[in-house]
Amino acid sequence: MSSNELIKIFLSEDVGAPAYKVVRALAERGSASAIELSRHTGLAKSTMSALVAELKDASVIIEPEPSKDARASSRGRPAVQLSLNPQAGTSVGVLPGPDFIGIALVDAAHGIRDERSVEIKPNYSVDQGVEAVAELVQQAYAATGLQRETLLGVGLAMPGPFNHRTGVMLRSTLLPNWVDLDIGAHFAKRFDVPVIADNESNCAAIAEMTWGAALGQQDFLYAKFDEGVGGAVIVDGRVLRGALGAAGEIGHFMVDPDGPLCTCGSRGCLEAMMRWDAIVRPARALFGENITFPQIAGRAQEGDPGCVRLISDAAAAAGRALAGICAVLNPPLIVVGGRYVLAGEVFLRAMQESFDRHFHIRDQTDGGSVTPIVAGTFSNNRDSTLGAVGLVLREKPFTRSA
Amino acid sequence: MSSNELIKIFLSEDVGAPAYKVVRALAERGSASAIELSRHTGLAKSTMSALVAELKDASVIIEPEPSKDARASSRGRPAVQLSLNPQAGTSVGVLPGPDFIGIALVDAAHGIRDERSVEIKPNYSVDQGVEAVAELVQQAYAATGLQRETLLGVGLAMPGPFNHRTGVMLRSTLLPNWVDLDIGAHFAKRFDVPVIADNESNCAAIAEMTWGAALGQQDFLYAKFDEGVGGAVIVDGRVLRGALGAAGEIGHFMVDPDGPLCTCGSRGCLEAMMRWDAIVRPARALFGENITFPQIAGRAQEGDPGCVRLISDAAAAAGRALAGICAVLNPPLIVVGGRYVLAGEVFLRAMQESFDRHFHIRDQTDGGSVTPIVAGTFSNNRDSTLGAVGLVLREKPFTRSA
DNA sequence: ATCATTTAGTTCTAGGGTGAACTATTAACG
DNA sequence: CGTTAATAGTTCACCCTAGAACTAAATGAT
Repeated sequence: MSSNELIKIFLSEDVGAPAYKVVRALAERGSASAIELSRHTGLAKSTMSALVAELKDASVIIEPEPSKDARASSRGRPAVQLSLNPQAGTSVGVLPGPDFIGIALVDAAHGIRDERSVEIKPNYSVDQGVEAVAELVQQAYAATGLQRETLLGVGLAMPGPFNHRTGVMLRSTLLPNWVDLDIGAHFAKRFDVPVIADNESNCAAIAEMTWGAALGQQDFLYAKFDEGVGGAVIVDGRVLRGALGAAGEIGHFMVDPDGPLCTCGSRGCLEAMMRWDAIVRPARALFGENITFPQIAGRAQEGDPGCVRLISDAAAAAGRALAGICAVLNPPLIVVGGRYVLAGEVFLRAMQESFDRHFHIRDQTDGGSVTPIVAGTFSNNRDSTLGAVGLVLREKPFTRSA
Repeated sequence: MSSNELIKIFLSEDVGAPAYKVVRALAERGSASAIELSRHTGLAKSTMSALVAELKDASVIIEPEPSKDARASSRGRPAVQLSLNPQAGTSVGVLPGPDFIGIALVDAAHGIRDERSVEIKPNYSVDQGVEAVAELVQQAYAATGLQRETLLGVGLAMPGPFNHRTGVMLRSTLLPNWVDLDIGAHFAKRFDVPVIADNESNCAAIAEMTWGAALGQQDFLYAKFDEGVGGAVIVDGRVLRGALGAAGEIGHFMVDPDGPLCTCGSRGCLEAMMRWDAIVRPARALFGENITFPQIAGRAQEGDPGCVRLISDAAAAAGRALAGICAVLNPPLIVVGGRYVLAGEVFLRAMQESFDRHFHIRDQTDGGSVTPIVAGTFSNNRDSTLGAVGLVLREKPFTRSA
């Protein structure tokens, strides 16, 4: 019946078409006024006016309830917010974990509609993963009452080094059976929509940019300190991928030439100094064999001196690494995610102090730091699944499976 | 008489106009065919066809002699190369050195028409510098027979930390009297065209991208190892500036936390380990008080063991730093400039080896390195003046002095 | 209250850019 | 040496986009 103009435009190849630009701009932002859209797309507001009317008629965009939030920004006629029709477009984000699979279902207006996960036997194959995802997706649509036909694309957050351009995982301890395969092709067997994949850290950065602490930021450095260490570089609102898709891999940034050996074969990589194992091992000598990293982080926040020291030493290394990176990138903001953040200020403050000591620009105009470091808003796993959704909403797929 | 359409379009505010896009695209590239222009500007080739005809009539663009170079790229009708009319548009690049001022005069077709310099008393003021530049520019136009009225803009390569956005030098040992001033405004008193400034390293990268070793490269890391250490990050054909214009400052990348103290107040900065002084000082103990860095570099190339060691130790530090930077940026190419390159393979090979040992991605598809490091084509000073010209040809000025 | 000011959005027409179909010019292939 | 395929460039009618001038809706000052 309804031919769903939204999907048609969203998946169109005609990148230059005004409708495409507007739909994509709204998919990225969630909502925006006509005048903002006209500025961001470069189209005249007269064009926007006509186009918005047309897209409203076609149920591609809607005017969401103005809500009660303080719209009193400036004077003048208030702008009417627009968003894509959440009934007409939905996206799925997937995190294939080592022993679980998590997904998120988000509508085109950035409404997070469903998040669920299922356990799965380790060392599962790609096809087993695809089946599990298909099952979860069906459940999610059933639970929300959304139409499966409105699916715009599937995003994948890959837990390991992944080449976004070639679509191939380079290596992975978590998903050994997913290496060197065309993962998109496997998903295409079950999903007739574009499948877009990127590494977990890049996804996490996108999640923070779309819903979290980096909302509206066009340039920032994202750092994820979790079991491993990863990151992402956002330039001009886009994820920097690099020649081999390895941009943002701050885990293998060398902090100390004589530091511990890293899995990559170098010495003193940030990851070698910060990975959970490097923290948990010495902690066990003091607190027994069963202590876990989150517990250490928690005890650090409560003030336990040994745990504070372990966390703050790691934070010092992190701050030093970030200072080196910022000497080259000089971003206006650093967003930090991963479960190190569970240690709270113990971790963040030590990192900021170390950063400020090692960053070569110390002149600060006002009170604050030259490069503020803020904690991300998303917990682990959520950042990945939601970021994978963001992948669908932001990245143009190379090929289209009509 | 001739109203000079080229200048009118080049300096127009109407950034969306097709003619503007075409002129700017040609200014960047030097020459291009109609179909390339249509691809790069996003305009239809029908539009391009009409526009090119119109611009030819107005003497804005010309068809340069096909020259004899192998055009046999592929089959099909060969593309006709186009370039801006070199008679109608010229740019000047300026390097205000500590005790000299150098300029380059380049036409709109990327023809390097004149390069000259003059000595000047150290600690000169901005206004004294402006006068000297004005004199040099007049000489250059007189010598080439080009029209001074065709000047499209003046580019400045600032030897020191410079904020491209605010147009202010932060500090400088070479030009102490240029700090904290609106340098563009001083030049505007003598030149009624846009004045665009950036730091020397960024300019050098632009020179390599426009004429040199990075010709046609859209993404690369530029590193300059000279008296000091600087660099630039090129993403998608644009210079990354960063929040405070400090992006690319690889000199203050920390290599060794216990290394020598740096002028910036940190320890073990790459610059602290590589600046000429750090090389020349130990060399003097062996070779006498009068030895200079270029001599050391030369002796290293000739195989003198002591000089080889000094240079290759520095190269090892450089390779380590570049590996750390590339862990985050993962560029497909590194271009190296500055007078360390005078040591030739002694320097470059040691750097590449150190890089390969410390870079975490070692899988190499073919024989070559994952991240090739190549020497830039321009000698010192030339890279700056020519890059400053590139600034004029590539960057859109914020304000226009009609 | 009223009016000036500011910002958002609409209307309408002229003209400019586009796509489709065309011609032009080359290399590769038998 | 013609044919085929591939790429570059041209023509032209039509529709879409932009700009000017307008209305609409808010704030804040008098």
